[in-house]
Amino acid sequence: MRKTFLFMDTVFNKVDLKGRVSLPADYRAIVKELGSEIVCYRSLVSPCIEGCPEDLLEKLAAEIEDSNDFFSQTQDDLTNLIFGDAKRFLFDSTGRIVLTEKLLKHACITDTAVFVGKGRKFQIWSPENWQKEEERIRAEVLKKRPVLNVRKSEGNI
Amino acid sequence: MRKTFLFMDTVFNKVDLKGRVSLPADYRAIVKELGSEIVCYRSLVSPCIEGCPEDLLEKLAAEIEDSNDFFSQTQDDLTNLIFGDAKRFLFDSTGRIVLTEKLLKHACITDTAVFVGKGRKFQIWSPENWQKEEERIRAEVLKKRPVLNVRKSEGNI
DNA sequence: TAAATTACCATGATATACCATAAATGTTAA
DNA sequence: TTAACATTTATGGTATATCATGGTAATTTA
Repeated sequence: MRKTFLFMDTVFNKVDLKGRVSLPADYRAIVKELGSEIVCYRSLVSPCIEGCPEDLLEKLAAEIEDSNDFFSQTQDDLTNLIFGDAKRFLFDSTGRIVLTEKLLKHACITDTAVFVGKGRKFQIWSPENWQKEEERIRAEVLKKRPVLNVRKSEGNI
Repeated sequence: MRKTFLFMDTVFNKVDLKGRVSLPADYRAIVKELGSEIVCYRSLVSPCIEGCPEDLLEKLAAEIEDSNDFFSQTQDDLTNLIFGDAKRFLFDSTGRIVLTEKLLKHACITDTAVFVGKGRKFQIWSPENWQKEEERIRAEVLKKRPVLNVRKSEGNI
């Protein structure tokens, strides 16, 4: 039994005509060990799909509930967007899910999906968009590197 | 049971055609005692591979999650870059991992890998690049000796 | 009943686990 | 201190299991 449950790495998988695609084996292992299910929704800010175990959305809901932002219009709008869009995806015995037309279109995915680990979540991109995005991020992060201190006492990663 | 878990020393190991390489025995002992796994990723600033126990990334994910910044752009970029590049490496019964083509290429490693301890993390270099890097570091440190401050140099990526 | 969705089977490619040997290191006894 | 032995470590080779993916059957839904 593993101690940590982090989505990592970048994996290219085929998408067939029905929108069927293999979830990377590592991702499946995590979801299974968590005893959870995959939830996917359109990213609010990027042309990609976001996915995470259902647990995480549960946590998000709880946090918003507990925060003093309970009546914040912004939070309200955001949760509406996410929970209104999110959908559970069960994978079959061979480890595949079937992505919906809506999601595929939002991410401009046709025949190849790029799974990108983000720790607690992951994203699904088209190869073209992911390439652009990766370049943008690398440039951006290098520019900001000196202030990437997550927490001063722990040092950087 | 040891109290501290620090990667140290410099070790030269063979890399075979499949990218297979022995993790130094000392490193394996640490990972085992932590009950963790090795995670490797391309250094952001040097032509080398960086590695650390998965725990360290877990800590980062937890901090990001607790920061109540679910929708922050910077957090988003940072997690994409780190977790998108990082990958778990399990070692087999003889203590070897299989490095990916992407990592080997980034570090210009062909048939020999140099493991360099860095405390909580370690790096993997090609012999040629490591030689240059070591010379550079020695020169740099000598130059700055009068104002050397250990705390500042802790834990960069 | 037709269309669409979901579950199951087959296969080649790839990655992983295992075995054997060689080298290095450490230990013990003379 | 040295020599003989035992243990750990590194590395080459190979069998095995896993994974991604195309195809088809079963099931649901309209």
